[in-house]
Amino acid sequence: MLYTIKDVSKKTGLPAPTLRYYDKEGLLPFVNRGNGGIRRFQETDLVWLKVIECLKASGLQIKDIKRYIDLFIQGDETLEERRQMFYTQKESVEKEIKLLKETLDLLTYKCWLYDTAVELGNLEAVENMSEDEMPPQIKKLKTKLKFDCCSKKEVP
Amino acid sequence: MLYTIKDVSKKTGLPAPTLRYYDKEGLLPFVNRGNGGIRRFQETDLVWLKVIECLKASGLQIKDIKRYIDLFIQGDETLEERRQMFYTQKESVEKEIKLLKETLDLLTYKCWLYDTAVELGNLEAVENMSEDEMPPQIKKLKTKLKFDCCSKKEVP
DNA sequence: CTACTCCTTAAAGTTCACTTTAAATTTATA
DNA sequence: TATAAATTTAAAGTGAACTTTAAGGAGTAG
Repeated sequence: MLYTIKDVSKKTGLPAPTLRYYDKEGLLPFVNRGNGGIRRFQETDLVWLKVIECLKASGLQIKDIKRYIDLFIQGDETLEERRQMFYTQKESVEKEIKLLKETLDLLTYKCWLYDTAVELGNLEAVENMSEDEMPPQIKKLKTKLKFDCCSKKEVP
Repeated sequence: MLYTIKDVSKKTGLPAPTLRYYDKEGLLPFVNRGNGGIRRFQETDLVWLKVIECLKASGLQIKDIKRYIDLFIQGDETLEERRQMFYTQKESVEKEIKLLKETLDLLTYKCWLYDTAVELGNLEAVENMSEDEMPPQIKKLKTKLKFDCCSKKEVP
């Protein structure tokens, strides 16, 4: 089964010019061409695109993904470098998840803060609330955040 | 206690030109100036910077953060819009964490794959391994991933 | 007072990842 | 076979978030 660039665009959600751009940058070296130079994508190319998508989501830049593909093409002599690459990237994603969880804590606190403020029609009243008046989860969150967000005292 | 821009740069890890850029974009409307127009940061400004950092980590763009700050300045009539903003952002961070966890699954699988390949000096041998020879966790991961990554069949 | 460091602004430059445009070619449809 | 739709390339343009440069002003140590 062969796919045109439009088919692949629909399947992946990536615009056709983006696929051409990836190809130009060397991310799709396995895509075959028909007589007139038209790209003929195979299932294997779709798998590569999924891997590329994952590596991009992990924070790798286009040039780093190209580097990985170049190493892959070079064969088993580059196994160690590719291994190192994945370990580095795994660590980086773990850190990013940790950071986002902290960010989520702040957002959860803010959502409660504004829910309550909207209810009272007034932000100050919530800022003046003692921690004991807050739901236990929120109190816990606020302690965890270590710094007061937009409390009257700290944010004029 | 007042801080110069260099103090704040050291405290936050943000380069001084970045802080000036944020100020220019309207993200630091509360920072006072001394006689010669020199910025004098207070503790409250550091708190604002932490909130900005958090909002940036959540995926908000500079102009969106400015929008939030503008709403904050407008006062209680904008409580509802600010509330909506935090809910939208919370959902977005939850989605991002989910995506990153899937990405982490692929990377974990790849790390095992390359650990084993480096050990054997050969990637094909690992690709040809039956799932029953894999550690249970890896087998589970591979099933979860739904598509084979760089197996001989699928990636030429 | 001088020298030095740090601060200021405006404006131009950079990097990244596309996105758009234009012109030509190929393929599919009537 | 004519025409319309889709494909190709190279090159220019875009937007976001800085970063660098240049030129000048402020604060401090000797």
